Amino acid sequence: MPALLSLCPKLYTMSNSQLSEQEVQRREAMLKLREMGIEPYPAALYPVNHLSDKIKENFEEGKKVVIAGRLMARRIQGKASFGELQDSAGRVQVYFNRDEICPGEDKTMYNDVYKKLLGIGDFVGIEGELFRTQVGEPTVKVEKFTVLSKSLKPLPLPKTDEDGTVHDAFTDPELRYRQRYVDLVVNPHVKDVFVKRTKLFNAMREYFNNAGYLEVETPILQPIPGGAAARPFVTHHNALDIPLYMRIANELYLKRLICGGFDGVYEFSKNFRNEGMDRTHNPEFTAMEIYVSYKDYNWMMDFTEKLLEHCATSVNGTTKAVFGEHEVDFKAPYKRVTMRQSILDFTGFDIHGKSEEELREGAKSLGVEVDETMGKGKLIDEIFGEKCEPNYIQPTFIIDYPKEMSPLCKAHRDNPELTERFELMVCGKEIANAYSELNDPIDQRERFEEQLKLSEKGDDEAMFIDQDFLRALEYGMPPTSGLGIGMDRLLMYLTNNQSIQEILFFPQMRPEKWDAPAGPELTDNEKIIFDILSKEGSMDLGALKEAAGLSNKQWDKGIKGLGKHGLTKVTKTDDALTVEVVD
RNA sequence: GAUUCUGUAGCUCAGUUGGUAGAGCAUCUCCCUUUUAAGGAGAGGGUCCUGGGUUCGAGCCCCAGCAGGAUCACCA
Repeated sequence: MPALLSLCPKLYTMSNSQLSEQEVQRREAMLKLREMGIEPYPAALYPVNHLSDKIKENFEEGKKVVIAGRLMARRIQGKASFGELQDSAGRVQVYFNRDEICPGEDKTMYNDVYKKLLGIGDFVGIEGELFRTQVGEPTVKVEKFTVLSKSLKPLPLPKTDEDGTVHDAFTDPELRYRQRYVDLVVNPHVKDVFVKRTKLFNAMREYFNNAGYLEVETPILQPIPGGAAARPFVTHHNALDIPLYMRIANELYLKRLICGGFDGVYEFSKNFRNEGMDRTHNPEFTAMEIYVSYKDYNWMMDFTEKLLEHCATSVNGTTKAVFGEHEVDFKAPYKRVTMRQSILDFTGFDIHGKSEEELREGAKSLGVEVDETMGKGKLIDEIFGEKCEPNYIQPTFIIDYPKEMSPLCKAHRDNPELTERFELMVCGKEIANAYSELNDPIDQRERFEEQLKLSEKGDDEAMFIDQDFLRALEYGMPPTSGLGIGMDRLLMYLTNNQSIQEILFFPQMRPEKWDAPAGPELTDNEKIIFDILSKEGSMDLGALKEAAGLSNKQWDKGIKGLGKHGLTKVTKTDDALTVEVVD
């Protein structure tokens, strides 16, 4: 154990596992700095006055700057050295010259502090002057540097060559998602996605606020999870001694606020659904829901296409977005196709006026899998999902859904079997869903009761009856149109990411195991061998193996393990191997 | 949930019929004053995911588990 560290054994176990050589070296460097009177984690404010991008954009020879960031590269050549400092805006080259930094006899700051005790990943502050190297690179000549935070773990070091090819990239998705902080440091493009995420939210918020609508907050812990068909997470409130559910949607609360007299309310809603996880589903995700009174779904379609055009432009500077092999254009207006027409277009089958049995036969003849529990609405939805949905690449409104699928939506003004509902399809997936909201309290109660029947038939996603919501409708809700947008999915389209995990800072993952072995814990095999050996103190290797009675594999693992723990030692004499206990 | 692939140094990855564990970068030591992915020389660094099994011998073969990716199914 290195001398300095032996004084501070705690430093060895600060993280989850045993320290690598590099981690030990960094800890030693940190302690050495402190010994020299340089605090590796100083408290004082550091007076940063420039960012790397502005230095390069508005370069002025001889200008004095104060910058700070992580040291991300070093090219040391004797008394001079070039480094790269990375701050929130990017990287800038810095030039360390021994005699600039240490004008006197004492060259410690360059020779020891900079060259030996600092490393890649450390935060340093730099005061210096701008100049261009012979190659023309804008560079900060360091006059004084300050250690701001010593990094104890080595960062992965991707490198970009002259052709722009990245070598040794930090690409393992598991590591990137679990250690997003590292991902953000070494993969600059990852940051861009999250900047766009915030731009998208800001653009949408701006659009709604300009229209005069109010951003609100509604409960996340709900006694009755409503507003969507999904399995909720359940928790328990101790003081009330009742179960509470994490919200699966905020629809019913926002509509209560419309009952209360707001013209328009919206909320960016973290929703929670206890369902499968994959590259497009995270247990918590963000939806935006907006409700506007005295409007219908036709108005909402106009509003939605203008909204998305505005958002796409704000995020990417253009209405066009590339997603995988597709180029999508969010420029309004979008095509509007009824569900009946869509199915007719892609299958030639007309669902109009068909009985449940006729629909089932129709579905079967189209090769769509169906079963006996499916009602009319479900059957139509299956046919649409299977045969039509994947075909809509450019933004397209699909309108007039069957009633059974939409328990919160107003019946169609021209056809009581349908509802005034649209979904917006992009790249074969739904990204928005909107209704002329059902405000007839009697009708709403009946729809809830139908859901209850579904639930009794075993549909674990059917909705509960929300009596308080019905009471609000009985007091009266004006005609209202509502819209929900899957923000994560929309962002995936706008940033060309195929995985939801790429656009969430911290996607849900199975927890890591952090069990740190406290000292040399022996396995069963090691114990058996060690017990026998410790009675003798020293034994012939063959005899010990015989006495232990273990299989070859177990013996091998056991004896090697003991050696590693430093408990035993094997010595070779002329014709024998002897094992002895180490004190 | 099903199928399939992967797990080796700090990072990215090789590893032959099953026979002493490898490379590049990073780290450490020495030399070098304007370099642009990598200057030169040398050194150190490993629970080959875990546990069993087969074998004289396993990173490699077999079984089980853990973790992750991809595809599919349900959902947004």
